[in-house]
Amino acid sequence: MSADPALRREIPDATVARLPEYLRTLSRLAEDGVPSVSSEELAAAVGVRSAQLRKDLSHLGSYGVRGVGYDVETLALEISRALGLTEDWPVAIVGMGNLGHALASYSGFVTKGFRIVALFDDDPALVGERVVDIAIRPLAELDDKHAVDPISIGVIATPAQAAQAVCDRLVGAGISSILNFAPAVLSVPAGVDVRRVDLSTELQILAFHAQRKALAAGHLGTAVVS
Amino acid sequence: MSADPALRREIPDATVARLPEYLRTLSRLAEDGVPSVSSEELAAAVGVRSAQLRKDLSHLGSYGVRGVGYDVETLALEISRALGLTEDWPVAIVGMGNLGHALASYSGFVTKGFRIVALFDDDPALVGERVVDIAIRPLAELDDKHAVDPISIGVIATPAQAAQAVCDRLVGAGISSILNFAPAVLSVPAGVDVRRVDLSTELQILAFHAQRKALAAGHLGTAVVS
DNA sequence: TCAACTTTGTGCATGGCTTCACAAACGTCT
DNA sequence: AGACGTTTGTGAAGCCATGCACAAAGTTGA
Ligand SMILES: NC(=O)c1ccc[n+]([C@@H]2O[C@H](COP(=O)([O-])OP(=O)(O)OC[C@H]3O[C@@H](n4cnc5c(N)ncnc54)[C@H](O)[C@@H]3O)[C@@H](O)[C@H]2O)c1
Ligand SMILES: NC(=O)c1ccc[n+]([C@@H]2O[C@H](COP(=O)([O-])OP(=O)(O)OC[C@H]3O[C@@H](n4cnc5c(N)ncnc54)[C@H](O)[C@@H]3O)[C@@H](O)[C@H]2O)c1
Repeated sequence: MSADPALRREIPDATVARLPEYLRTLSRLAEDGVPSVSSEELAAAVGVRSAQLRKDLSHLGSYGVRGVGYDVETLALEISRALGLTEDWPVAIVGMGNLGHALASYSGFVTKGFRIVALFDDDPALVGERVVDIAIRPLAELDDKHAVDPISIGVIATPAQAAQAVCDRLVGAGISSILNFAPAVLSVPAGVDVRRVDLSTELQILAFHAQRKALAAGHLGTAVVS
Repeated sequence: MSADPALRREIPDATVARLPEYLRTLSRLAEDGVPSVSSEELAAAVGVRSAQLRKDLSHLGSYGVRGVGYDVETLALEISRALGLTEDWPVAIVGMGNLGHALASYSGFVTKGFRIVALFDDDPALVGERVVDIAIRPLAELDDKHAVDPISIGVIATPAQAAQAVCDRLVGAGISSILNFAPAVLSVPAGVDVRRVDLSTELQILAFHAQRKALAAGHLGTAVVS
């Protein structure tokens, strides 16, 4: 039986990483009432080459019309499906300090299939506080199957030293997708996905390039490499 | 004249992206009093292959000792130098909402050469408020050269719709390294580096893989495609 | 209906990154 | 001093991603 190519075929990681950007731009175009775009236009808006955009989209199936371009709504829907955003993804945040609070109250979170269903923190001073109508609970309640709704994605926003222990708990509760904001490398069993967002790393990469630019300017005078 | 290989040679982007992680792990080892590590040990701690670690480090120069390994302190220093962390990087944050506040009060920021020197927000209700001893100012003051210290790195934490205008202002003020938390693609002139941190993108990538796992388990039973 | 024009989808070449595998280099022990 | 075990640094190979270029496919207009 023929199923959705998006679900059967292998989509390269590099492509998957760009799909959210395509989707965001398409959503904006849809809001503006734009009915269709060419690969050239969409690529320019996203900041990639048109050939790359077409190759990326070809992994999802063949949704363009030659001589015309892509229907904005259709393409947005197909990317949403490929990413799994047509389903509902219940999210839990562990660690309700500065960052946890910002994440919990971030509205952009909810827009696309993601729904915060639980907030955890072990600090007694925080337990019971309500953020966006959800009460903060001690992490121990995660183990009590009757106390929490199903959770698909766990977000770790605790200090680094607590991250591995929190991660183990999440994995123990059957969560196999984790977004980690703590500067720590997490060990997880096979089958569990961890992605890390690290502010310091990003700053350090910027610093590296800034240093290069400064050295190039200083050593080479005005001329910079082509 | 012979200069530091780290500064003269071309270091691949993929390597640069991993150096901060190596550095963080080395710093932890140094704190624990570990004098030296082999590439095998360090790679295991970071979660990469030892061959990759060695190749990455080879781009900085030859700081290992065959039969022994790497001196932790020396290697940490060399990575710091390669990344430019021996210099001081003054940072400004624009947009002091939920995220901006979290970033400004984040202590891990300061640890490695980064120093927050200015906070901007156009909301009159926020202007004047002090966060970690720095007063929030209107963004217009960025143009007044006498009002602000030099800034190397600009962090954008405003809503997406304001991001491009804020970015233009930062670039206009001579800032050529920008960290963007808003879900928007920024246009900048050549020579300006922009890195984006996007929570939604990360969640969507996790959702994609979670969907794959669910489909593999549901549709194919136990057997998964080779 | 048919020709001219536009844009997609993709085979192929190119370049960069990762992994393997091993010689060279170093310390240690006898 | 010399043999032995360990670990680095790196050529070579394989792999993946990117970019080019064009045939195929569709639209538009006469
Ligand atoms: N604040 C930022 O801008 C920022 C930026 C990048 C990364 N981070 C990282 O995000 C993490 C959180 O940062 P923050 O500024 O919110 O820190 P924070 O100290 O304000 O908050 C951490 C919270 O985690 C809770 N916690 C600690 N151990 C716990 C456990 N075992 N179980 C449940 N809760 C636990 C604490 O009670 C606290 O409320 C840190 O790892 C930090 O390095 C923060
Ligand atoms: N809060 C989060 O957890 C989170 C996570 C990921 C991404 N983001 C993104 O980060 C950005 C900020 O998020 P937030 O939750 O802090 O939003 P927020 O609304 O709480 O804060 C935005 C701040 O920017 C200021 N601002 C708006 N326009 C400005 C301008 N032109 N010049 C200077 N200041 C201006 C506003 O006054 C406000 O204080 C948004 O783009 C959001 O999508 C937030």
